[in-house]
This record gives sequence, C-alpha cells and structure tokens, in this order.
Amino acid sequence: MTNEELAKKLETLSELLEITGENPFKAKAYLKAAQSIRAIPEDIRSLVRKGELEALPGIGKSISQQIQKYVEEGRLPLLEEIQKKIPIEIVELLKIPHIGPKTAKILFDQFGISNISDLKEALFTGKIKEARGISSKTLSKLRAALSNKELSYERMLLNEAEELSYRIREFFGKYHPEVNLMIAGSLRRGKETVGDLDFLIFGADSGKALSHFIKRTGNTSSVVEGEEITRVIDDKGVQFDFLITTEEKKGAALLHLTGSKEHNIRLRQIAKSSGNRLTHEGIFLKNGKLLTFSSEEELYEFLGLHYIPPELREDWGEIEAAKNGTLPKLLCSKDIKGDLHIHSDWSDSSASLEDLAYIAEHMGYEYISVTDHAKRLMVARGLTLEQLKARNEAIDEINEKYAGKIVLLKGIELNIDKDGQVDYEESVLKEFDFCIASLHWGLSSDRDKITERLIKVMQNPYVDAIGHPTTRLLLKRPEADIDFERVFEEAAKTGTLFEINSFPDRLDLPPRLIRLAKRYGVKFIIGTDSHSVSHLPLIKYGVTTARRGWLEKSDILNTFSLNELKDEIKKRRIERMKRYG
DNA sequence: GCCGTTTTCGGCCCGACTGTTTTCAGTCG
Repeated sequence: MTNEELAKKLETLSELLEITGENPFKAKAYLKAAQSIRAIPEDIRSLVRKGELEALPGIGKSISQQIQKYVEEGRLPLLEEIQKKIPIEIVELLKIPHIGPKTAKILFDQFGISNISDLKEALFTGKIKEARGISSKTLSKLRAALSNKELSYERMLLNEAEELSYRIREFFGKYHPEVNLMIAGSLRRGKETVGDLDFLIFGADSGKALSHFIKRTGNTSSVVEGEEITRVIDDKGVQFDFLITTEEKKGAALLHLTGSKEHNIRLRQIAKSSGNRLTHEGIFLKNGKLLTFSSEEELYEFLGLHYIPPELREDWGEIEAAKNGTLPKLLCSKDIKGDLHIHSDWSDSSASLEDLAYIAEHMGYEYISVTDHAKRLMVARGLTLEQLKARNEAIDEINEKYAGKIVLLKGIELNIDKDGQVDYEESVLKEFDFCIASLHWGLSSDRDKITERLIKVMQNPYVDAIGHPTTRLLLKRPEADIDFERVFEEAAKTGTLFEINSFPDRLDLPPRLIRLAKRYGVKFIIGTDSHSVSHLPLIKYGVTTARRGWLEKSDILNTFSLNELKDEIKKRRIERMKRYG
C-alpha cells in the first residue's frame, strides 16, 4: 500500500460523490485530501502511527478516520457504502471528453451504463438514440471521442513536449512573425510529463494566425474557436490550448495559464481576502475597476508576495515562503560545472572519450565523470578488469591531450546486487575518482529488502552516489517500493550523494523525494546518464527537476569546482571508512 | 468535509465555451 494508491482511492471516492450528487464541497474535500497525500514524501502509514494525519491540509476528523481504517484494514468505509448504490467502475466514464459527473449519472440511470465498453456498445449499436439531458450532438461527439480514445489520453515526456512546442513556435515565427507566443502550462513549470501544450498569444492578427494553425493541423472535428480561447487536437491526439491576450494583460494571463490550478486557487483566495478578484485579465478591485499587469512579477508584488518561479507553483508551501521571504534561491543551469554520469563506447554508449571531451569542453564544463557500466551488467557491456585498466589509460591520454580544457574523471556505474554488494573489490574501487551505484535488478522485490540493499551499499566507503534511486521509468514503470525515510536518514550519516538523473524518461529523484532528502541533510549530484554525445544537453531537465525540488546551488556537488569536488568526495570516503571500513 | 490573526457557521477560485433547459447547467482548464 502506497500513498499513491490511497490518493487514487480518495480521488475515486471524490468522483463517486460528485456522480451521486452529494454536496459538491464534500467531493472537493476528498479531492483535496488526495492531493495532500500525493504531495507528501512520508509514508502515510507512519503518519497514522504517529497520529499526525490531521496536521495535513484538507484532512480533518472524518477523512482521517477513513484513512485510518484503510491503513489498518485495507478498506474505506465510505467507498463501500457508495458501492452499494453505484458501481465504482463508473469513474472510467469521466475520462472521456464531454462526460462529467452529471452525464455519467444520466448514462447509468437511463441505460445502466457503468463502463467504457458498455458505452461503446450502446453508442455504436444505436442502443442510445436519444436521452433526456444528452443531445444528439453530444452523442456524436462521444462517438468521435471513443473511436480514437487511446490517442487522446497519453501524456508526453518533458523533452517531447518541449520539442513539440519549438515546432509550434517555428510555425508562428515563420508565417506570423507579428504575433507573440509564450509557453505556459505544465511545460513551463517543468513537470515530468505533460498532458497538453498551453500557449499565450497576443499581437495583431492573433485570431487569423490561429485559424491558419487550425487549418494546418488538419483535424477540425474537435476544434474550439472562441473569442479568447482556441483549442485544437492534432492527428496524434495532442491538445493545444491558446489563450488570446494583450500586451497589457499578459502578466495575469501567463500566471493563469501556467498554473498549477492549486497554485492559482491560492492566489485567488489571497486576492479575495482583501476584497479583490483575480482573473486571467488581472485584478478587479471592489469598485469593479480592472488593474492590468504586463508581468507576473508585478502581479505577485500586488498580492504581497515575492516572485515565485514556475517550477515551484504547485501549492507545496511556496506561497507561504513567498509571503515570508523564505523562497529558495534556485539552482541555475550555468551553475553546473560538470556532468557526473556519462557512459562511453567502452561500455554501451556510442560516444568515444574524445567525443565526450570535445562536447563537454564546448558546453563550458570544467570536468565530466565517465561512469561506464561495471562488469555484472552484461547487457550493457559492463567492463571486465582488463577493459577497465585499458579504459583508464585511455582516459589518461585524453586528459593529457585536453589539459587545461577539460578533465575526465575515472568513474563507474556499479550494480547493487541482492545483498547490497557491488561488482568489484575495494582494491579496484579505490582507483575510481567517482562511483555511482544503481539498482538494475530485483526492482519489484519487497520494501524491506530493497531498502536494506540500499542501506548496505551506502556503507561501502567507495560508493559516492546512488544513481536513479527510485528506478522509475516515466509512463512505463513505477517507482520501486523503498522506505526513503530510512534510506535518507542513513545517507545523511554515510554522506552518500543522491543523483538527480536528467534522462527525460527517468527524472529520478522525483521532486517530492528531493525535498525529503534535503530535510535529512542529504546532498545531490545531477547526471545525464548519457549514452550518446547528443544526450549531454539533457542536463537541463535534471536542473529543472532539482529546481522543482527547491534545491539551491550549494545542495548540488557538481556546482563545485574540480578541486572542491575531489576534496568533498575524499572527505566523505574517509568518513565512511572510519565508520564502516 | 474542511476551515478560521475579522469567522466554530457559512463560506468554499474563476471564467470561457457549448448546447439548449429563453436565463442557465455542464464541462473544462
């Protein structure tokens, strides 16, 4: 049982309450509770044990009791009660565009439809010809939505979303240079995965440019074209939202379209508490007069807040921090002095050492760490002792050739075996400048077992960092079940660094765990896990993820100069040797 | 159901767009 599982259950409960027509604010309360649980890094079971559930925002007496039952007996009493009235699976229907709680209720009441396959059958066999409360127009929209359903739900990885947004930019830049386009939404916040692309658009003939864009995407069946909002879904199912605004109003519009929704709600509450109304146009004062803002900075200032960078806008405490002036001074890309997780063609990358040196120098780095796979990872051509020796000599040669330009550190990516041991003896390990240890097998074994493996490996004096710690693959494989409270508590003692892996399908650690680790005093590195020279620029996604985890320059060891970095690694190894060696 | 530095009761973010229920409800972000 994980926080995520409980959050999903509470969300389902919230949706069922909406469908059954309960007090909508009660339904919202369950949704808020779900969000609260998803945002915290601590295991919900330990909060229940400590009796601290009600300290979470949006969780009061009643929901706390439900959660307690769930943790102790694996059931939510309210869910069981509602289940008697309506099948739980009906929440599936809400995923379909144009079906909300009211329409779902109508479908169930009038036709007994409670899942997608029932609905499909009913729609396509003509079982539903007319319904009270659902027009024939809506029915044909539903048919359209269901016939290409699998296309419309997918989320994109951050890099895919960014590349797509550049193509949209190019289109407008080429054909409509007079309009201004600004990227907003979850892409601007740097969220790990992106559902749709949001753009602000302003300037002369924005409407005309958008009509052109709609024609170009070709798919006109699902277009929404209003005065202010244009929505298009392309033939791959990707949704583009455009908000038309003006130069004077673009600050409020950008804030609105960037979100997150939860962040916006908090800001509107703040405006409201002083009698004003915050909308996408600006601030409506008590007397009805509209104040406009051409930048977000001015708007935050009006609300009495320091400027909040988009990456922090999740209502995870940033508003309180902006009020008190305690926002972090976030890390920047230019702070990074080197990439500490790179593979070469000595193992399974396509990049030669010389390629890497050349690119790294041109990226302005001071050093990189070549962390080829260690011998037990056969599929990735892990290095034998002989190969290792030869590779290290090759690194020495490159370092001589590039002296004064870039330094290649002799690194390795070790495999953590089932007992928390790694691939080589200490006599071999001590030759490396930098060792990352990663989990590559046994990812689905039970919580205690994986946790123990990590704790054991962190006690190895030469294991400097843990690579892609949760082992998640975004949109593919969930996080391994690991007790990170125990792991980070131990890491604070062992001085083990935690990687923020920049590869777009990993972005691992996730931000909520970064924040937990930081609370324990853990330090971090950012690595790309590059397997080709083209991967080195992916570091920016690692930086974004670190920013979403509220990290500052001093939290990340690869913002240090080479000498500082070496000293720090040495210091930490000596400390571990004293304790565990 | 939750919440409170004006409140333990009476609120709970805000608006665009659509379709149709000629004054508004439902969906969406």
